[in-house]
Amino acid sequence: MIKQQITEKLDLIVKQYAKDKGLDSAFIENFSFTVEVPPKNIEADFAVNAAMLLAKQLKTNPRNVAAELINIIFKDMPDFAAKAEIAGAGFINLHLKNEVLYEELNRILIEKEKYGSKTANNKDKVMVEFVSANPTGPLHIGHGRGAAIGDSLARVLKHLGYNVTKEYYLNDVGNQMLVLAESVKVRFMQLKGENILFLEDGYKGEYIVDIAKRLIAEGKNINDINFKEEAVKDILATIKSDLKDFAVEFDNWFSEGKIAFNKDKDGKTEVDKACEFLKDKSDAYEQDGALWLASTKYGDDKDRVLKRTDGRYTYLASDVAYHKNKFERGFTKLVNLWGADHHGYVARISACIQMLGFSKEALKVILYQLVSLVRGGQPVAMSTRSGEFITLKEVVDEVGKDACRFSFLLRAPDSQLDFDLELAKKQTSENPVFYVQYVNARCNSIFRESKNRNDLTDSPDFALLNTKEERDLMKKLSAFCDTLAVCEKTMSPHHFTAYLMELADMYHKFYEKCRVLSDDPALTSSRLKLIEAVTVIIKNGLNLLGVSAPEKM
RNA sequence: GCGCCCAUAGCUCAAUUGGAUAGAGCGUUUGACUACGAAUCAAAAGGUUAGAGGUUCAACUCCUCUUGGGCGCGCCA
Repeated sequence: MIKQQITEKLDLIVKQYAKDKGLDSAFIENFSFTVEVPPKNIEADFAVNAAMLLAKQLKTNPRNVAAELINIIFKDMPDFAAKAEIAGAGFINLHLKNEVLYEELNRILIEKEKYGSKTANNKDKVMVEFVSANPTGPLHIGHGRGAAIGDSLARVLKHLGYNVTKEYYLNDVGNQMLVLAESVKVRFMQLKGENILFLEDGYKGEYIVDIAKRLIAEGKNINDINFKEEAVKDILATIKSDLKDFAVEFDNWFSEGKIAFNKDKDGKTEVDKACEFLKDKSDAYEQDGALWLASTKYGDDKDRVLKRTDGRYTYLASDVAYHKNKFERGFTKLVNLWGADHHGYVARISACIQMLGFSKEALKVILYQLVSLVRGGQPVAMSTRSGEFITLKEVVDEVGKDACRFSFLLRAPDSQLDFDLELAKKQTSENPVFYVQYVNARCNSIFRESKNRNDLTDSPDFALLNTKEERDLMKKLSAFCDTLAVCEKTMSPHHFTAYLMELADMYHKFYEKCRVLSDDPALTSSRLKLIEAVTVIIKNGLNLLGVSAPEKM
C-alpha cells in the first residue's frame, strides 16, 4: 500500500508543479510517471522518474527539475520522506521514514487475510472462463496449465474486489460426442463377446473400456443405453475430481447443449435467436446456401460460416450464443483462457463481441502456450484419441499439487515450455515452492517455541525493528499490494511466484542475522510480530496461487 | 504463401510494461549447524538479452528487416 500512497501524493505535487511552470493542461492531464523500487545497488526505497519526463517539456535540465521537486517533497510530505536526492540522469531517490514501514506492518497484522483487498471494484462482474475441455477424456497436462493460470487469476481478481465467476464451458455437442458414444458402444459389444473391430478414429483410452465395464456391471441392455450421456457422466466426474485435487473448483458448469438444444415457447434455441439477432442487423448473411458471420467488418481475415448448407450450426454459432448469454447474465468483463492453438479464433470472437454491442475491451483472451511433454528427452504424443497421453492426475500424483501449480505459475502464459517428467520428479525436493513454504514452517516453529515464554508483550514497540534485514523485510511485505496491481494490469498471476521467492529470500536472510527469540523480551516481542506479518503475507500469497502453506513440513 | 506467439547464464524461467551495474532456482566450486528447523545462509564462476538497423535522456522491453523454433489458416470442435 505504501507505493500507492506515495504515488498519489507525488502525483498531486508533480501536477501542481507542472501547472505552476505553465505547461498546458491537456499535457498535465495525460502526464504519468512511475514510482519504482530501484535496483539493488542503489541505496533508496523508491525512485521517481517525473523530473526526466518533465524536463523535455520544460526544455531544461532534468536535474534542475528534480532539485525543485525535492524541495516541494520535503515541504509537502514530511511524514514520508526521510531523505530525497537526485541521482543518475535525474531520478529522484526517496528514502522512507521507518514510521511508514511500522504503520504498514501494523496494517498487515490488523487486516490479515484481507490485506491488499479492495472494495471499489465490486461493480464489475467478471467472468473467467477456463479449461473448458471437451468431455471426451481426462484432462491432460496442458489443461493443467490453463487451470492453474485461470484459477489463480480468478483468486487475484477476487482479492482485488471484483465480482468474479469461474465457469467451465462444456462442449457436449458435435461430432466428437458421436465418436465418443460410438467408442463406448463398441467396447461394450466387445466385452459382451462380439468379435468386432474397434473404430479407426475412436477414443482408444482405457477409460472408455472402464465406462463400458460399468454399464455391463449394471446389467444394462444395449438398446436401453444412452451411450453419450453415460460416457459424459463418468468423464465429467473424473474431470471434476482431478480438478478438485488440483485445488480448482468452478462456480458454474455451462453446457453447450443448453443453448443448442433447449427451445423456448416459440420453438427456438438460443443459437437460433443469436443468429437471427445478427442477421437482423446485417452482421450475418445468407450465401451459397449457408449463413455467414460478417466478421471481416471487425477485422477478421474472412467471414465465417454459422450455419452449414445442411442446416446444422457450426461450433462458432454456439459460441456466439454463449457469449451473448454471458452478457445477458450481466457480466461486464469476460476473460477467456485458451490454449495458444486457438489463437486464430480470437479475431472472429472479438468481432462477435462488437456485433453484440460491446466494446472490444469487454473481452480479454489470454492465450497460454501449450505444454510440450518430454520424457527422457523424447517428446510425448498428446493426442486424446491415440490414448497415449499424460493426464493432469498422473503429474499431480507424482510431483504433488503444490509443486505442480507453482511450476505452472512460475512462467508467463505466453512462454513456451518443455515439461520434462523425469526432471520434474527428480527436482521434487528442490522445487522453489518448498523454499517459500519453508518460511511459513520456520515461523510457526518459532511461534511454538515462544509459547514457553511469559515475559512477552502483545503490543510491542516496532521502533526496535531497525536493522537492514528487518527494514528490507518490511518493505518487501508492503510490496504485496504492488504485486497485486501488476497482476491486475497484466492479467497474469505469475508475478506472485517471483514475489514470494523474493520475500522468502528476505526472510531467510533476516533469520540468519536477527535472532527472534532472545533474552531481550521487548525485542523478542517486536520480532515475533514481524514474523507474524510474514506468515500472513506468505499464506495470502500462496493462497492466491492455490498452493498450501503448511505449518510443519 | 499469409497470420499469431516465442528466442535472456550450462538447464528451466523472471525482469514491477521504457529506467540506473539484466535477476532467481537448478547444476558447478568453496565455506557455515554444542541457541528459534541446514528444505537454510555466505561467497565464487557463469551474459554482445538470436543477429542487424532505427526511435530517445534511457531499449530485454517499442518499430523495421534477417535467422531459428512453436502454433494456426475447415461448411471440425
